[in-house]
Amino acid sequence: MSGNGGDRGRVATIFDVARVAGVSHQTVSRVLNDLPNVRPATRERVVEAIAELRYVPSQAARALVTRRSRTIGLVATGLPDFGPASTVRAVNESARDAGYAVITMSLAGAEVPSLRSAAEMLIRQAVEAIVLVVDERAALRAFDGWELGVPLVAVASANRDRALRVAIDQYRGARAAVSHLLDLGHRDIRHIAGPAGSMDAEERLRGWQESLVEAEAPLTEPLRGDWSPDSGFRAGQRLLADGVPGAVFVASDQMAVGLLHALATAGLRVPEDVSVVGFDDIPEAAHLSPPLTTLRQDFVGLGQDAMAAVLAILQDDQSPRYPEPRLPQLILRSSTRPV
Amino acid sequence: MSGNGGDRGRVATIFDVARVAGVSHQTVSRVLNDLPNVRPATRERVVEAIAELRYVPSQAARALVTRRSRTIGLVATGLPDFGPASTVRAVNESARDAGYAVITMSLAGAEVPSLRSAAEMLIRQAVEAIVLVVDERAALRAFDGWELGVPLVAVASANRDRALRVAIDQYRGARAAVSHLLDLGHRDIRHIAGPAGSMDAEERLRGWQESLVEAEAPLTEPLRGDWSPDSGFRAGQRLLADGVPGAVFVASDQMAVGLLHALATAGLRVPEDVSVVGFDDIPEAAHLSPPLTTLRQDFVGLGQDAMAAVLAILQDDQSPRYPEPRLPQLILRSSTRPV
DNA sequence: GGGTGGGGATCGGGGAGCAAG
DNA sequence: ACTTGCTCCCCGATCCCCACC
Repeated sequence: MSGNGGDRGRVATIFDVARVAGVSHQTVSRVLNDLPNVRPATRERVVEAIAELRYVPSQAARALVTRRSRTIGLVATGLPDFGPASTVRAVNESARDAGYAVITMSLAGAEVPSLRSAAEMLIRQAVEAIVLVVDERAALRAFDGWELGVPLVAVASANRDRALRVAIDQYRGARAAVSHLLDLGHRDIRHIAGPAGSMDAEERLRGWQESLVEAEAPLTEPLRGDWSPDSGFRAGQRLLADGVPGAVFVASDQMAVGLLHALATAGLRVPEDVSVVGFDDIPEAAHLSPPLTTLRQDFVGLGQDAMAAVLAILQDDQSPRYPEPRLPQLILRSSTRPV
Repeated sequence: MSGNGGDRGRVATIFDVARVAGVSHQTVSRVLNDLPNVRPATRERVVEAIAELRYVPSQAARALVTRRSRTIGLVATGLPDFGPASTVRAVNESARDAGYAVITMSLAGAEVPSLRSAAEMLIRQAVEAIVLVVDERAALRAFDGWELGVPLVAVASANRDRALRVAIDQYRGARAAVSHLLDLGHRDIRHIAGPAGSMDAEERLRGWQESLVEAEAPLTEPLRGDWSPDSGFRAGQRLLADGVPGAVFVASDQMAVGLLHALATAGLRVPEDVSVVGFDDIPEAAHLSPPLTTLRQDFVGLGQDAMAAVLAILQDDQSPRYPEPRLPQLILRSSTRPV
């Protein structure tokens, strides 16, 4: 059912188009590249010939001579969670709008060797830039002092870094979460953090700590999860072993799902017994029991920022300025209440 | 801080490597392509020269002459939900293991024009095959009778189709869900389906209907959602307007989250008043209240099947056989109970 | 002088043919 | 027989120079 088109696999070249259109290959090239000095009628004939032959210019040949692949690379680590997946998607769409194709390398872990080999594979594919969507600080370090030969844009919330970087301000988001609880009169606010080594987790943890210190509220040991609901559940159980806190700031909505489960299992009500604030605003957040108060992140905007940065570098080659981090937005629902 | 390596942008070619290694470019090429008849000592010198010059073969030049880009295309539609995102990820990893780079085109909608232009962009990039990760039947039809020139593998659950296709058996999964409820003694089993036009939704709907018919249980009008928790919540409200059913089979866990919310809001308990079965087994499912009984799909295995099919075609060029659809697995938790 | 054609170099490798160590 | 080098063409575009109308 799949006729080979009869051409025995041979595809049309620019010369075939020229012959059919009755012009020179030179003129076809002018049309292809939108160069001036082509009479409309001539252009028309060329366009028709292209359609008739179903001619597709060889990207390889063009890339060879122009030294531009019209392609960028994307390295993503971790699980395909809602946030990163949305950001990756947005980078993809923005890139396409700008005429770039995106080659994606997704890695389960963030080991330096696999990161490097992924990047090398991208370099071999002649990508013009690489976008990193990573959360692990170690993943970023894999690129430290490594001259790739192409610009690198990191989507990462490291608080100090010389590399070009776009981010959402996790620190201020966390402060907003804790402020909200403080404003409600809570003092014993515990924290379920993300995994050690996660830049987002560290920034949120720092925001939580500093807010408590400034408010002179008691500082406790944070619990650790790995972003998964399972880990949130287990952290919740460990947390309850220390007694019932007035409020918990959870570093992600997914972990909050697990925490809510642990609280319910222990016979505790939210928000009557415990107030809970999450982070991310995943689509499920509004429908948990109770609906979760959380911090919304603009993952799509983040991806767009990343691609905008890439385009800026590709054009000017200078300008190490990057956009201000976006601010998460507090979404009030029903999982918190005054003391 | 980004020294240009001193080479003024010029990169090493195969001839540079040959000169440094003191051999001919011919020999370098032999080494690069693992051809026989190269003395180990010579190979060694070449490898060293490559490392010293940080030489990277030009993929463009190689593709030009070999007519192989070592690249495959991936078109994905819809939101970056857990299932599709996991599958896409798995395709990426399997491809990398096989030495292929993946160019991804993600589309929010599934309109024919954007699908076609995405595919054309992939063709221009000279991909050797295209993988479709789509749910909308219309998206599949955009490729009907269109001779792309490259093999196409669809990850889609259409029940009748001549294209090469890998899938999870949605129909049988739905039957397992309904059987479970039937076995518990339920007779009035309602269904919250996915959006019209979704192949997965149609298959699950069909499984629900046929199971009920065979069991001579009452058939009702299914509700419709769009996979989102919000839509599940609204469908739940509409459903309750008809009265309280004994059980509900929801076409996705995400929508089940919304349904649980609607039921709780109405003062109904799960499973005491209503039994609920979901579909997908998202990571949150085990921690909802109550923990959700659902059908687990092997999204990663699905992605691997897709890539395996691609490789099979790329090698053989024949063999329109494809793997048997995988079966979803019933995961029993606490959202169902006997009448 | 705007529109067009012809010829040829070039990009960076793959590979054939043949000679030679 | 095995290993290696040389020379030259090829892939399919871009682009430059120059001529022509």
